[in-house]
Amino acid sequence: MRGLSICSGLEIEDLFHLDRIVSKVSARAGGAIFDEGEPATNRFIVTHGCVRIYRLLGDGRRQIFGFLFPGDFLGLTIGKEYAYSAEAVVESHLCRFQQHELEELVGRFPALEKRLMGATINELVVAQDQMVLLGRKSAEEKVATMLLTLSKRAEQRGMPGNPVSLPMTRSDLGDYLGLTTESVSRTMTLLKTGGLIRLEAANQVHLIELEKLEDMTEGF
Amino acid sequence: MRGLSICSGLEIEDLFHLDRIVSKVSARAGGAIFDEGEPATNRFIVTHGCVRIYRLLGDGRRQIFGFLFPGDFLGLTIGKEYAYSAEAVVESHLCRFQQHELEELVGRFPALEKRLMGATINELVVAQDQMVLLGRKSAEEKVATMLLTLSKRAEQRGMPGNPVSLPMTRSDLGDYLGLTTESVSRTMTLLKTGGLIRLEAANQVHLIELEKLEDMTEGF
DNA sequence: CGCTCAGTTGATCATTATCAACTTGGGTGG
DNA sequence: CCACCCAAGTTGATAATGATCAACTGAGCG
Repeated sequence: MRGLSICSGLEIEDLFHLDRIVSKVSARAGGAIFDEGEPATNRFIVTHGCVRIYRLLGDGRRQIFGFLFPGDFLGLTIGKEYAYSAEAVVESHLCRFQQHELEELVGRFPALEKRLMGATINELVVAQDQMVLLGRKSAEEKVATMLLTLSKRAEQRGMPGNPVSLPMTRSDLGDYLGLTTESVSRTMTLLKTGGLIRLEAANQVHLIELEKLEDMTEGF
Repeated sequence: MRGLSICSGLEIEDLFHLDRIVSKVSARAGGAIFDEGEPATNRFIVTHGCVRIYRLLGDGRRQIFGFLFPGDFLGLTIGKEYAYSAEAVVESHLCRFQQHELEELVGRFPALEKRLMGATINELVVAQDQMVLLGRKSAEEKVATMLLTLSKRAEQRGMPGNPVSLPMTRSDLGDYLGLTTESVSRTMTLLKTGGLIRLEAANQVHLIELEKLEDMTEGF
């Protein structure tokens, strides 16, 4: 879903059809977009802001699967229900499709199907990257990887990649990286002390030693 | 890719076409099927045995993304190269397609495209489950979850789900669960001592207290 | 002005990793 | 066919990483 503009590459007429089908929705910071288990009647594309997708365990432990930014697709599911919850990190805007309307559109424009398939496989690769991070990386490597990932994705959508902006809280980052809030904070301080990054503000990170950070993410 | 027989639901004539395209390959225990970074010219379906897919970090740390069993699809990729490596856990047999032949077939039988899409989304959901496990579960919860997952998947393909058979080593399981070999072993002993499981042999696990094990996986 | 929430830092604890020794079982060669 | 050998598994002792509990700081907002 990430790093992909689902609509790009479609013909004008396709977009025309899209336009008839789409409605716009917005969510304020912290607002729910949909919840795990809810009937999955809609699909979304983020147009502005930042969205976190996550699942909760029975006792409240949370794993965030990723953060979505403008251009990212949201809501594909295999069954009748969403397999995860989605919330706005900051005030966000999204395009919304009815699931059946999207299906119909896909029937009419096979190119869309290929595009959705590519997006999904891409999601899978991203998920695998995250499994490596969660299962085998140290706190320092996790944070370095996250910073570089967010930086690259910002650049991909034409935003500045350095400094990296972190609209989400430390607690969000912890639940994304398999760490606690405190560990994220400490690790940031560690990287700062080591001269690898500079913290303009808590959510504005300058990447100073890019090469060292990159080495860190590869496990050398 | 898991839990899915890509061919089921196809018409006889489709299968006929499949038959002309497919070749059979086998790999002995420990043998490579393909490596990360290699040109992704083939797609596979496991027909017999067990396959592990994984990625390595620069210093040799390994994260196993999953184990594939008969019926599971293998080798979908977004770019020109495999994004992970695949090895046989035990002597295994696979059907092999040329990537372009599969593409051609998909062009001819659109039902296949939907099926592949469903399989890929399913893979994504499985990957998300694994992220929850890796990021937020304790060693005991990880092992319990793994046992139940393997049990259910065995049943899905008509094999006995209890006792669970574990063709892979403790080290494989460790790299799958984000633990060390020793921790996997210790945790098994713990579950055994607690009366939740019984170890017939190291790779044959009887699930005794199913309900307690299931509670464990949900985070209560 | 002060309240609240996010973030940071400190002290201590717990879980899991690491290092090491020992056991077991399956396969092979004498 | 048996004995040995090696890989896999288990168990023990200790260490380290990150979690937990707690206090404090600072920025944004009513």
